[in-house]
Parts: sequence; structure tokens; C-alpha cells
Amino acid sequence: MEDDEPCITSLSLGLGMGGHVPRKEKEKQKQKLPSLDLTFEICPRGEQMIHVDQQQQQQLHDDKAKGLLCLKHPNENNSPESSNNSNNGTRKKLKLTKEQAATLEDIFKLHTTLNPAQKQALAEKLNLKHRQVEVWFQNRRARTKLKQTEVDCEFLKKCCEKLTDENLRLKKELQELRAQKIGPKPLYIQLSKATTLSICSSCEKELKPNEGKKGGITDVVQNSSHKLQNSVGVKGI
DNA sequence: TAAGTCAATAGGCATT
DNA sequence: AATGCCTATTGACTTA
Repeated sequence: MEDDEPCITSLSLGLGMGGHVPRKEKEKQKQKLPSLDLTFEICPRGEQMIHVDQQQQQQLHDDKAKGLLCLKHPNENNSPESSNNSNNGTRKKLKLTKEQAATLEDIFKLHTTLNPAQKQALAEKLNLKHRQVEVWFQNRRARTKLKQTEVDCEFLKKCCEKLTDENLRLKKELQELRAQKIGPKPLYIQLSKATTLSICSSCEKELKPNEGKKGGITDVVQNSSHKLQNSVGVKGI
């Protein structure tokens, strides 16, 4: 239970602080963030009272008495579903106005999650239901996550392609070196060739005395591994 | 009219 | 147990 205190809390829409708000921070924000002059009363059982501004508290008192402003749980009568289902069982799709969407987007840029009071304030401001604001933020987070997943996927694909290419190139190089080793030329010539090739073609650094010497498979793999590490930017494999 | 978009729903999980 | 969030899905509506 996040708001179990049945008290009036001042609204904080959280403008001015970016990023995700951890659960623990939510309560703090209620107190320290600028208020929109809207106040809320959290009713027992999670119902919420909304007070449009401080001067309307007296009016609220009257409305409260009349039961006009007490919002019920989203799954109860006041839900968009129930209000939309009024016409022969089909649910009508609500389209947010440009202004509503723009405001929601603006808030989302600052905060990807809102606390109940913030949702209620926003709902009041946009003439929407609390549940609608809640749903919008849920869907918006889902869309963001999906987009990010696509971006990550694309990045990994490119990484994979690069590594595949490099792998292919190294295999070819290995094949060539093997062919040289079993080729017609005397081994000592190849050895001398290997010793003269002491500059890494990838990073253009001079290889250690052992590297490139002998021209054996192990050394070739080490050399190739060295190049691969340079090309991929990996250290300390 | 098929495909895409997006508000809304349902169910599951974590937290308090 | 109540609540909020996430995820998958539905279904109304739009668009190419």
C-alpha cells in the first residue's frame, strides 16, 4: 500500500526532475516537488478525493458530503470500460486530443512513472480519468521498452555481422598461412619471413619477440587473436 | 481491406 | 490483502 495515510497531500507533478523515480523516492517527491496547487485526499480502500485548488476546499467539503468527487477503483463502475460500454456492449476507442497527448508526452519525458497523486492531478488537468492516465503511462513505458529492444537488437545484429566477417577473414588468413607452411618453399624461408613480419597489420604495433616467430599454428592463432582483440576493442581476453 | 496504431483489459508478480 | 507495474492480448479505429 503506497498511500495508506488518509490525509491531504499536496500535488507534485514532478516537473524539474528527470528520469525514473524509484519507489522509495516517490513519497519524498510528494513533499519536495513544486505543487500545482492541487491537493488530494486519499480515501480509505484506495479511493481518492481530488481538490482542484486550495480555495475550493470548502466546495470540496460540500462535494465530499455529496459523494461527487470520490473516485472509485479503476475496476469498479467509474472505469473507462464501464463508461464506454454503455452502448450495446462494444467498447469505443478513445482518442486522446493533441493537447492531451502532448501534455502526457511532456510529463513522460520528465517522469516515466507517476505516483497516484500525480496521476490524479494530471487526469484532472487533462479532463481524463485517473485510470486512463495510468494506462497511458503503462502503455507508453511498454512502447519505450519495445523501441529500445529493437535498437538493442539492431546493434547486436551489426556486432554479429562484424564478428562473422572478421571470423571469416581470419579463417582465410589461417588457411593461407597453412598453405604456405606445407608449400614448396623451404621452411627456413618461411621462418625468416615470419620473423620479419613483426608488425601487427591491425594495430601497427610491433609484436613481442615470440609473436610471429616460428610461424607455427599456435603462433599464427595468437597473432590473429591479437588482431581480433584490436579490431573488436577487447582487452585482456 | 490488410496492416498498423494505441487505448483498454486480464493475469501474474513484487512489494508493503 | 491491497496495490502498482509489467506483459500479452484484444478490439476499435486509422491509413496506405
